[in-house]
Amino acid sequence: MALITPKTPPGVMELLPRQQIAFQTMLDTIRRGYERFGFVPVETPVFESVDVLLTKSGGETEKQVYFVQSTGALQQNRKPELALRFDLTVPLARYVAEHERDLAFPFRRYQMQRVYRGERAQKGRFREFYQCDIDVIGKDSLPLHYDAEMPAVIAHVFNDLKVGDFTINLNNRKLLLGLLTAAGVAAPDRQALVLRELDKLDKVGRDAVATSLCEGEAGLERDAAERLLDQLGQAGDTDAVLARLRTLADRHPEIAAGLTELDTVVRGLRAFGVPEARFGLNLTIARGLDYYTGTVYETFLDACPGLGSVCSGGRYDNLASHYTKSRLPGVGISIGATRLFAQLQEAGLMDAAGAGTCQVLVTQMDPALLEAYFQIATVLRSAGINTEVQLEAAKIGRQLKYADRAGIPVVVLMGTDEHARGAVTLKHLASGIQREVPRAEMVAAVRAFFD
RNA sequence: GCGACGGUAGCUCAGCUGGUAGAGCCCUCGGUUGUGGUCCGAGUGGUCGUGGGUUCGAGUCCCAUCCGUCGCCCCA
Repeated sequence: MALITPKTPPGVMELLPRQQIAFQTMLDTIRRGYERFGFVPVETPVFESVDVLLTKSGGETEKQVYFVQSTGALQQNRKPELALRFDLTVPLARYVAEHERDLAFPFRRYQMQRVYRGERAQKGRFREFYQCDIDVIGKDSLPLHYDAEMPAVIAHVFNDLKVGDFTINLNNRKLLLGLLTAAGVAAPDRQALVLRELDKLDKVGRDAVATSLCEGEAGLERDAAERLLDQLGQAGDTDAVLARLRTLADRHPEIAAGLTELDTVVRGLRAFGVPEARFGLNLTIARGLDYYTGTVYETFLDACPGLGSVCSGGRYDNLASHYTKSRLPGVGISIGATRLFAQLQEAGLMDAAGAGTCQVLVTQMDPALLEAYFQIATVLRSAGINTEVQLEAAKIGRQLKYADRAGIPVVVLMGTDEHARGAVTLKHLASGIQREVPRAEMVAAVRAFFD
């Protein structure tokens, strides 16, 4: 019989146990951070009805959706009724609309689950990946201070993750669209076009962007393009940028509105204690965030600038307008945990050789002593030490090899000699240190290895 | 959907101008009785992505096709 090549489909992240443990540790860190700020957990099903999922579908969205088809429906040639979620925001909207009467508002939820996108897998771009979202949903209104809280949470979490320096980029769509409109780019599709070009600033440079703005479909005049680049491309000290932008406030009401919002967010961020070096204004981030209506965020790792955003989000005026007549404004942010983890591993920022979950292996030297081994394991477990007993008789070399492979740092060895003396031999694999101790002192001796 | 590059052992790859396949790693076993990792020795493992063509002969050249990687597009 021909064997089928065992191979994961492209664009997924599947890990060996040690890496899985490291990944779970990362998720735990994120979860702890979210809970520290008082967010409550929610999970939603991996698929939703097509109706729910494709409400805001532009053509691109639909192309990236995996449809779920039961065999029966397939045979009857029916259209799929279900599809896999491509983010956690749409399910959240449905969730909030559905359970509106049972929730406390402002509703602060976190959600850490996998999402699915049918796009070509690339470096840092997965077809199945984890998103770790927080959102705050208000009823009728939601103060801007929540916009300032989001980056505060992110700064806290990324700090705990120990991923090195990072920068939370802030922008505001009102400001951005106001500037574009004032510059003569008023039509939404032209705005989108211009934003897409502006996003390439870092990659292709200012001149190339200016050229494509003039010669491409955007069709700007050269000096208009240059002016726009001057306005949007400025970087540096947050207050200085804000001050420069304020001189443009009277050109369009949206500019003034956006600036007021940004101002509030920046002040809030500082009050939350986010260091100045961890955030900055960046008027060119806007791509792919087109359903946001105010504040937008994108976070980059300083060590991996090419990676793209590892955490993005923003403010939306009315989250669930497709599902309820209630007005539910929100603000949220999402960490792309799979991308983040994969990148950290590649960059060697992750201690990949992390320990396993099991701390001690009780070996089986003499099958006649099996019950004594069980008792030893029970004593260790009662002391809170993760312990495995070797149940299969095997040469001792094999058992040690197993412990080494499985990442179990300490083994208990007890043959008839030790047993007769009421003792066990403990061995710490990494150091090779081995010592015999009375069974009464075993727990303390094991703990000593971990210190 | 477009473009570039690539498919040889489980993994990473070598194989020069065509003469019927190799290394390292991994894995298994051994190096005597109760010691892994290190070291030494041995072994398993490939119809060279697939289908055609050129040739006495193709991993090697040509065509097609599939798959993959990277980039573009797009990215909630």
